[in-house]
Amino acid sequence: MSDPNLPEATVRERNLQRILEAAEGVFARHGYRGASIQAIAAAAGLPKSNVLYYVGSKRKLYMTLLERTMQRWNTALSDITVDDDPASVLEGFIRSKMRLSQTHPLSSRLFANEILQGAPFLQASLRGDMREWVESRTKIFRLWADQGLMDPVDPVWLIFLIWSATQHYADFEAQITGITDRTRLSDRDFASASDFLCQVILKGCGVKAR
Amino acid sequence: MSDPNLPEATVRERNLQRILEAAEGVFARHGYRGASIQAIAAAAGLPKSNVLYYVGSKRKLYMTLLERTMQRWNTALSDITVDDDPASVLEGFIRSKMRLSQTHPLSSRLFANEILQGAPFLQASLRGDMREWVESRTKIFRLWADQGLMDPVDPVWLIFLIWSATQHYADFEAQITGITDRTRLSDRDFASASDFLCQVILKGCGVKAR
DNA sequence: AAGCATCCTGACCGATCGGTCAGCTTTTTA
DNA sequence: TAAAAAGCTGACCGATCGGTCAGGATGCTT
Repeated sequence: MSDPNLPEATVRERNLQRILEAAEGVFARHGYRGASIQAIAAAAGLPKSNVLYYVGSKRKLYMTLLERTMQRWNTALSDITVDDDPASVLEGFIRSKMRLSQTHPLSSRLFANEILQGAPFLQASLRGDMREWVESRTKIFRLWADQGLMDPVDPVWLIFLIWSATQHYADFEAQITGITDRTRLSDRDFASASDFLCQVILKGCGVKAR
Repeated sequence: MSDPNLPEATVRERNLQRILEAAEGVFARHGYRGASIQAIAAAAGLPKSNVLYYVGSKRKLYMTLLERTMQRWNTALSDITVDDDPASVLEGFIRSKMRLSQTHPLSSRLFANEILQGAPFLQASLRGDMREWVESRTKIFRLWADQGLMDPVDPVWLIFLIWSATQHYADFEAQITGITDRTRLSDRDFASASDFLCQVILKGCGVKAR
């Protein structure tokens, strides 16, 4: 067995990584049913049998990718407390989510496809982890409103507003680039869109910008 | 041949309607590749051969549904002029789009799937009709900003903000209901969410509410 | 070098895919 | 009422689906 601490990845790790990358693209574009292992194998440059040898089954591969996405979001969207500054928390949330849309658009589209499908694999996660995450935030938003630090807006709708507005730049990139005559969204586009969202949403909720 | 003016629909019209309805659901959930004519036929309660007899091919069926969606949106989102009141125009836009998300969620999800797929069928529409629609609105928003009727926000990002926030209640319904422990979104939910969006977005853009 | 475990893949499986078509039934027309 | 037209569908087509497996290739240990 080779030393796992070596900087160079093993053949296994390297191939598995290529498969996951390729699969994320195919699933993100065509959904669970529409994706084929053949297409994933072709994108990874491996025989179909080899893909199945590594990942076991289409179902397992899909679930692995979903879990990776949920984990990415969990680590990127840090915790907050009542004592934090509302403006910096909201702005941090918006900018973190936008950064995820920019750096991991395929993860976002994979998730979008899962939800469009009725969330057959993520029901438990929605009714568990994500519900808790949202509830803890809504409590804090309500306390902030009580303290006059922001308008008494519905905190659930506020979270979904931020979620949808930021997610949009990953999921609907084809629409944005098509309408605005771009080939792709640049760093400047993401920066200006982030600024816009921070400005409008913070002002819209009556949060004093720092 | 039966009189087409009769209130009762022809067998042809009735069956075609059932097929379109069933197909919209299957395409919206599973995307173009993931949808199967067999599944559409089962949902419509017809033999697979009969579905193909009516619609010709999977491709034609899909394009018919996409065109129907684009037409719905075109008729629902009316024209505006510089002389209109910014507040009522933005509020009307938000509420019209939310009404579409409530009454035609499958249309919205069908469109979302098409965009996730890279808009292979709607490229022309994006670079044509929709681009013109957006450009005409951005011009008016800019004029309003020049006249001090609203903040000088980027009008393109504003349109995408409204688009994404309203679309979300159709496309991500499974996420919303899962997180908020609902079985479905009620009329009251749509009403309160619409109020929230109007309030936050109008205030966020510095538009004076009527 | 020998033995052994892991890695890999071409060939194949039954099921399902989109689509065609011959031929039956039903409706309309003459 | 007979002929023509339109509506309809079971059987079938080649292609592709997800998945299995025998067996060859490769690399590590002794």
